[in-house]
Amino acid sequence: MNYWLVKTEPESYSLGDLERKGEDCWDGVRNHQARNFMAKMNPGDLVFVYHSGKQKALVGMAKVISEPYSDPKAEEGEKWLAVDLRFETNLPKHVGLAAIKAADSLQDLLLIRQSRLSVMPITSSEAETLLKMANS
DNA sequence: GCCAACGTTGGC
DNA sequence: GCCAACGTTGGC
Repeated sequence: MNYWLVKTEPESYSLGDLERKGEDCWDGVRNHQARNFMAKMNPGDLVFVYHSGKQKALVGMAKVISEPYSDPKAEEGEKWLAVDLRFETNLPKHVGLAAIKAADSLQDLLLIRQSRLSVMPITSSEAETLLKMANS
């Protein structure tokens, strides 16, 4: 099982929107590196959801429930990917960007190293650390 | 193929 | 509101 982190601007699409729908299509990713990561997603993978902008924090978990498929909103001739996510949980404690930056074991997170990337992999030990921070 | 100009993202 | 990072566009 793999862990991922996806970023979203809550003003345009928030974790709450996903929670209300239960399941939804995660589309609109228009960055090649992010697309290449999406291609490696598998059903059952867990996804940390990050709110950019004012919150700058991990706010919840979702689960990948489909294979990656061609983004239905992609323009003609363009190959982008989408995946279906199901809402899992709101994190008991939001894990803020500042806290992530302050954690020695999270310095390799692409969230820090590449601030504009919107889909990225998380190692299982990083996931463990983040989940501890979210539950303590 | 290079590079300047410009647009977008996202943190500060 | 500003700026850094980075992608895209278009002239040459």
